[in-house]
Amino acid sequence: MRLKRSFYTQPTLKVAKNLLGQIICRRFGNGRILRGKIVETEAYIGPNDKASHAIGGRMTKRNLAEFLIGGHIYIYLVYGMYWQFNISTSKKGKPECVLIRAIEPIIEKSPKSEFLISKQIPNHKSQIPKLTNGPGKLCRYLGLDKSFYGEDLVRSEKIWLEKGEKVRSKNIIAAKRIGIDYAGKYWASRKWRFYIKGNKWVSKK
DNA sequence: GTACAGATTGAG
DNA sequence: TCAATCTGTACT
Repeated sequence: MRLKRSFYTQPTLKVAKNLLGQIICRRFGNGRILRGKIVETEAYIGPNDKASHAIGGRMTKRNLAEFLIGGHIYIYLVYGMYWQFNISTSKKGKPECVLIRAIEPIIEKSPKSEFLISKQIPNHKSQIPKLTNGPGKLCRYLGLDKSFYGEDLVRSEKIWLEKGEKVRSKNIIAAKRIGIDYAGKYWASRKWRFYIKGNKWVSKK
């Protein structure tokens, strides 16, 4: 069952935690679908959050999607080569979002599925455990780029989220966000990164 | 117009 | 520990 708008418009920290265990579904042009369970997220809550691209209410062509009502895709390039897949949260006009940092691939047993994955990524068999354990890597795996900017997860035919397993709160770890030390001690120390305890697809630090 | 640094990754 | 790689953003 596809997640509805009401899921994404909840408070951002709640969405970041509730996204754990949900299933990202990506339909490619040939009809094949890749799925992955979300195992790691990070919340960015502008305009106060100094780590947010919307710090101080800054609105640019690049971060506009952060301001959309919950459920839209905010995707951007970092370090000149890696896409970062974010989902807008909260109400329209509030620059809040959740970065998807890692997913656990769901591999169908059928030969056809295996063929698709191997077409996307050569030698997938040995690489699968390490293919999606990071925000840049999961975008490469799911074939996500600028063309998905602003896409609505509630309506899109190419990408959406489905209800997955419920993750018990005792199995959710809260930790500091990664790669944002420039935001200063206060914001860098907020424990706004969440991951499923013990899951081996969580990004390594 | 030009400089610069980044919500990462993988090699050495 | 460090380079790759490039665009959005800020500043001249």
